Amino acid sequence: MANIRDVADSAGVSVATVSRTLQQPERVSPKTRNKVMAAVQAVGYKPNLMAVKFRSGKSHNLVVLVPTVANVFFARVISGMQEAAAELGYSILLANTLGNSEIESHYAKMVSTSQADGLIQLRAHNPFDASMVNDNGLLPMVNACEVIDDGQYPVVSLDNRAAAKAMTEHLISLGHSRIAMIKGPNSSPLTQDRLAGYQDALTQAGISFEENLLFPGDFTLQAGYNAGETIACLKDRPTAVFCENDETAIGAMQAFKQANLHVPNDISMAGFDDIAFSAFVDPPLTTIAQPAEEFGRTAVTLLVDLLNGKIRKAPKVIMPFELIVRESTGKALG
Amino acid sequence: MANIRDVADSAGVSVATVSRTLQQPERVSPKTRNKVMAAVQAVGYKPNLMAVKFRSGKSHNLVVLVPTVANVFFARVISGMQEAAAELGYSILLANTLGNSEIESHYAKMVSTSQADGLIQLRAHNPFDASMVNDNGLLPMVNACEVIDDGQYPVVSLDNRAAAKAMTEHLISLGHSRIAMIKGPNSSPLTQDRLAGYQDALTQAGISFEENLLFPGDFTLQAGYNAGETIACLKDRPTAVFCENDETAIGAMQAFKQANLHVPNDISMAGFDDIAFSAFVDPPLTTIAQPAEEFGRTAVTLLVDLLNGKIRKAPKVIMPFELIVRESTGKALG
DNA sequence: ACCTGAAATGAAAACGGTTACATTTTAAAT
DNA sequence: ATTTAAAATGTAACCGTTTTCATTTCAGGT
Repeated sequence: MANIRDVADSAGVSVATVSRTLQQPERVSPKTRNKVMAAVQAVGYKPNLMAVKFRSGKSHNLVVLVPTVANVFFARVISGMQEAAAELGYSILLANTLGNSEIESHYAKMVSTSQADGLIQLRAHNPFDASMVNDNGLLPMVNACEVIDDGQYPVVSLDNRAAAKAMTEHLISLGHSRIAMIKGPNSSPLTQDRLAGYQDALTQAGISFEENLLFPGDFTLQAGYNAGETIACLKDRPTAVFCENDETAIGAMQAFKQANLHVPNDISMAGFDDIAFSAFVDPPLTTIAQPAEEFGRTAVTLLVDLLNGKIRKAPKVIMPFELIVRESTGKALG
Repeated sequence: MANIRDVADSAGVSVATVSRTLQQPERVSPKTRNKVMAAVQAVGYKPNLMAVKFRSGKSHNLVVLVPTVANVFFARVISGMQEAAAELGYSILLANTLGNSEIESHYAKMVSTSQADGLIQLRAHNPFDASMVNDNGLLPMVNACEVIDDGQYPVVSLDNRAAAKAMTEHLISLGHSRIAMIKGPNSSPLTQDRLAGYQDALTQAGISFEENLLFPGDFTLQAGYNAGETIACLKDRPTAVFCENDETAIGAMQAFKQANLHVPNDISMAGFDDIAFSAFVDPPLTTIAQPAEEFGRTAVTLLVDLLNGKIRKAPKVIMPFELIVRESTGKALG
């Protein structure tokens, strides 16, 4: 492969002139500029970006830790990240962590070994350990979607508590008072916030909270289906089910159908995320829309600002949500 | 940040010895090894991987061009790639191209500028142009899922023609003879192969092919829904619909439901891909299962072999498919 | 104790750019 | 024509590693 020296020789100038021609053309006379450009073509020069990155100390890579790319919501977030990163001249190193700390560590290490300039974490977990932290303290990271809100890192999240409250209020306004909830993993702050919002709405409406209307889940279709089967068999069945994400709701609806329960006549269903499928299931799912792509874009923008020293105190960005009422929720009967 | 020279000074040895201690410990006496290790700890040394990659000329990055990460099937493929790449010591630079040639070019250029060692393309399109190709000819690439089969690059694909034929035969065996097809984009070889398989089965069964049973689509839920609406209104309605992917089928089923058509009693539905949702829609979808994660793993393995010169002639790997019969297909009535 | 080959270590070049600094060329002002 | 500042270009150091080659140390055989 031709290098910058070959170009310099071919053009009869110094390597510095070649570099300047390519980086800051205005600092070079038009005459030599043409000579150099011609030489670049002649020898088929393509700059070794690895060398540039090494020399400049900036990799222009961003690591993204995503719990699972198979989750449709995350797929949208990633899509937004890609877009913003491309605009800002960064590339995304995507890590599908599957919640595995070892994988997280492996990729987090890329930041401390100069392979990436910063990291975006979509889970409420600090992937850096003592061995990675460098002299000057914190490593550049932005926490998005599901966040640890300790003020150390910039954060972009949703007011999950308010959103869950809004959805629960919607169900209450339809006359429901026995409202079940299929949760996410208990360890997730996101689950706790949504649970809190659910309780807020109950309390405000004077409905007492019942522990046994809570069902475990893990954001997958299968978990939703399992919980749905359980709920369908309950003697004192709830009249509405609020699921912590759409996959869970879709799984549960399928279980209800197989149990010959009609949604929403027998039981109302609500989800969270507004993934594309939710508008195309039967019945179309009432849910909370999150600006997923915008989450990704914001996280990247924030991280790049952080890298450029444009951020003093870790900002906290709260994204807006929207209650999308479709046909899976209806008046409570009986 | 401490560098290798700091370690050398702290340990009282040369930088060469430090490098050897870290790369090939057996080439260094146990005594100095300990000294060096202690010094590494003492100064908090973390090798600058950017420098290593630059020096070695190997980035250990692989670019993956995916038409859209929002497609659930591709998400699974990517997941498999991640896994294999991690095992082999490579990182994935993911590019969400959205079919945009400019984005493809941008990322493809990473290979010619030494930012990545090779590329995996999930679309039937050569992302390299004349400006990227280097002296020694072809750039390292593997083409997976939807492929251009010109023998230039290693390929990992499915026998889409055989799979489509198998599905069509299944429908025919249930007594269907008016079988519609909702296609993917016409430009896609994948679409052409599946169409050919569909025709193979018809021909074999002595059923004449009708051009007007073909409906356009683009692999999205919405396109499926649109086609479904059209089909529902047909005077001479087909009794079965074979969709080129599951999203399309799910979209179309929703349209049928809104038109009060029962699946499979009024109309049988078949998909392709076996995405997770397909088992949880109503009714569960008959489809063709593709080993998506295995696609990704194989593509990465093949690319790494190619990079290591372990491949002479571009291999062609054909992955197995499986017909998954669920409840969306039934006997033709009437 | 001495020689010899192997093992361990060190010195320095190399990878391919960027950039601070030095030098030359150019154009404008006298 | 001469001076002078600005513009253009060149020289060489530098980024942090790896690796070749030279040198030193070591252990084993006489």
